[in-house]
Amino acid sequence: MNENKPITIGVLAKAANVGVETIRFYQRKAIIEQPPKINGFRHYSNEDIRSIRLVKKLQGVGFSLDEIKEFLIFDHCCSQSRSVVKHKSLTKIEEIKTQISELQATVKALEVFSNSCGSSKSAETGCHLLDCFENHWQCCSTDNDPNLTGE
Amino acid sequence: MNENKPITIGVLAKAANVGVETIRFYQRKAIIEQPPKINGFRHYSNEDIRSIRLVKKLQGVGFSLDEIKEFLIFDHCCSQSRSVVKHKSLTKIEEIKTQISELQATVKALEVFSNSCGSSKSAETGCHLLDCFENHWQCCSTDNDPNLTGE
DNA sequence: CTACACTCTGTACCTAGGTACAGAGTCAAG
DNA sequence: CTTGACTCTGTACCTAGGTACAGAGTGTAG
Repeated sequence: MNENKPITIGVLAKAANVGVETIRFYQRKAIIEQPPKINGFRHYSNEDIRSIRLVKKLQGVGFSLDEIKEFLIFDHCCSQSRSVVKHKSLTKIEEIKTQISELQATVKALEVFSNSCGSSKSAETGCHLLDCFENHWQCCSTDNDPNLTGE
Repeated sequence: MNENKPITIGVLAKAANVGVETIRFYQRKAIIEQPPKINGFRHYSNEDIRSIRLVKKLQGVGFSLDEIKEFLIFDHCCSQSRSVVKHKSLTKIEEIKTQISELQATVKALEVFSNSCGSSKSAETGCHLLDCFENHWQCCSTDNDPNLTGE
């Protein structure tokens, strides 16, 4: 199907919507495999396009390249390391769920903040991001900090 | 209350759980204000502790330091720029909501992946992250790509 | 009044994740 | 058979977000 139009690095880059330098960088970092070469030119497969897109997608949701590398490596030798990859997935799922809760709290805080900022009374009372976030995160307050009060 | 125990940079760093160099870095970047100095030593307030904690928290949910800076600046001059900050908040809320959906799809994909990886039949069929993500994201597939098929 | 912990400014260095050449080779169209 | 687009390897450079000194001053406990 692609015998007459080989997928060179430029074609791959365009298809996966990244720069050619990015692809070479991923190869240097062993995030994707070195493809076979014909006359010194790399020739890729459709699978490689999928891989690069997956890398970019995973990056977008907060995976580091090292994490992505691990998952992609396991993706190719799954039968040997079934329990390892399963464990990594479950750990990552928990991490992401925590992150989702934090993001939901952030949305709440920003909503309160933008509402109070838009209200007429906020002009005299002041509307502080700090206050909104403290109410939704209980993290920034110094009120109950033994290091700082009541010495 | 803190007259006898001034909040120097070291105390602030400990209270906010960051390094002193980080605080100086934030000051260089104008993410937090330069506090008043006594004999050349910076003296901080409890408000600064809250600020640093907020910075770290916002970083944790994906804000860049530049974004954080903008929000903190607006936090101090809210009455002048009420509509600007409201607009920024609403934009950020939409961004975060999108991110939450992506994260939820990621969780789904990882759940399917880890389940099929753990199942007995996956040993012969192979269980590919790529496939799981394609099903949950419709992003990595090349099946409908006019650049690559059909000729 | 000395020692040690702490702070100051300034500059250099570090990791992650790319991005940008330079200089040379390849390939396809005209 | 030349020209221009593309690729190769290798190295240098970039931004973000810190981290680590060096060399000098401060401040406090013994």
